[in-house]
Amino acid sequence: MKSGISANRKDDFPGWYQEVIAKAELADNGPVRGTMIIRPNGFAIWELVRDELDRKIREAGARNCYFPMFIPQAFLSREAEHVEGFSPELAVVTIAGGAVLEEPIVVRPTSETVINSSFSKWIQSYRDLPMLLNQWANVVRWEMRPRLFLRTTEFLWQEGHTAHATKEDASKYARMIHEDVYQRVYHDSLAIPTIGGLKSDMERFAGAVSSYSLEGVMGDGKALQMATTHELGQNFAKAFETTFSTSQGTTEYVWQTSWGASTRLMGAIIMVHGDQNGLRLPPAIAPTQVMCVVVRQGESALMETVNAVYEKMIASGIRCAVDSDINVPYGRRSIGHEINGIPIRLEFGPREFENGVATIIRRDTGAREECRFDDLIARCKVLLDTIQKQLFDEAHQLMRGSLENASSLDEAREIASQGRWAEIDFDLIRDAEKYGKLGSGLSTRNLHRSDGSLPLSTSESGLRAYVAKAY
RNA sequence: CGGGGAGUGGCGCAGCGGCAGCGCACCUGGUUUGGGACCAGGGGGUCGGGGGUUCAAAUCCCCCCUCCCCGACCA
Repeated sequence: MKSGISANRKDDFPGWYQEVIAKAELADNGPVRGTMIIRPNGFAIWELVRDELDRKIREAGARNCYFPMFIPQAFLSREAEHVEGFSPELAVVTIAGGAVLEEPIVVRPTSETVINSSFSKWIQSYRDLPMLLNQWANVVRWEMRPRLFLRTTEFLWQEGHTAHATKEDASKYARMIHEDVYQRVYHDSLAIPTIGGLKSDMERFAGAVSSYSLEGVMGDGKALQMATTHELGQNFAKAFETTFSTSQGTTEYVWQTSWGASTRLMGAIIMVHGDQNGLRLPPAIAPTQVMCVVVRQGESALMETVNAVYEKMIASGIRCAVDSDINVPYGRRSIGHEINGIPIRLEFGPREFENGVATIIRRDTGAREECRFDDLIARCKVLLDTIQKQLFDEAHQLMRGSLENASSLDEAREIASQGRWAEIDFDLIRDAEKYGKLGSGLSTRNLHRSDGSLPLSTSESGLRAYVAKAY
């Protein structure tokens, strides 16, 4: 079996990553540095990821809406930490309509501020709470070193923004989003296990009280932050006077959360599941789950059979497509479908047709088997589930194999330098982290309690930290 | 912004003072077709930009721009 990717995944992971994106036609660089063109193949995957997240977000009670991309610069400045955190990466419009603007307009890096300006109008009473909003939008953060999907100057994401009457309610909601939305979707649909935890003070979102993250282990061992969920406390409420009347008639500031997941997830899918032959898509988010390949010209009944199978697949809810382009050599087509990561390939040729069977080829393992026409639908359904599980299991194994205990900072550095993650007592690295002395390229990914549960605060004692290289 | 590398056809590259080339891709015709087919023909270029040296510059010199890789910042 020839590989469709020339860069070696083991020796040249970044080269391999870029080549997969190019050959699978997922994305291109845009004409402005750091921008990204998401091609139809890539966007089709993103749409499925988006649909899964959107469904879960709705289940969590949030409603979709849309806020403007342009924000008055003064809004950003109202929350001191927020503006300080974002100012280096802001794109600012100073000229519009042929004139220099009196007040510059910022292209949103995130929407806490505009949304709060509306919250403060919409929220009057405890009866208006909780207010649970979500929006699918593009945001701009000027990046110094862009990488397709992983770090682009403009990216697509979902940002949830909620306001609650009590700190407890906000806190509970944030944890629910973290676990029941993000972690659930990553496990069930993306087939990617994640490590959840609390961000250290250094890594926390600018303006948040607490930030939780879900971190994934990529194929080269590096970490990728796959979602963040923030408890904003009353920071933005105070900056924007977002207050409400309690049932007792007193006036209080709302307690807020915000949470986001972006097109970066596409990078995770590629880097976690991809292999030397290209992409390997989990069936749940594969735009085409089963590709029916007409191997070569045969009697007309062959083509009729393929069409009948296709119709039945579609009718039974399987995302299916037919490749009957027999003018393109068989090998080229096979390699192409492998690069694209299509979970199952069904081959129909004169050879099989005589016996009333098709050959089933799994993308994840490369295993082949023959299957009678009548059993194809049922067999593919089983295999799609098997492949989904297989990819998760492999990713889980990758994750487990990457984690290693360290009992000193030096030991942690050694582990991380070998492309693994060091788990270490947070107290042993607190100061080193604070002064940026963890080591080059290393960062604290997140913190958890020794029993694995989510901490409430970074000041809790006995916390454990993961230290690793990250994208 | 520091350190390193590279800009030549759509992509990947060679050429490094003397007619602008190669592989892949593309177009036409034919033969093929069970793991990247073959033969024949064809189209496509301001050699990143500007200035200079020279009879002659893709090639040498100066300035500028862009991209990629490694670090400091980030979903």
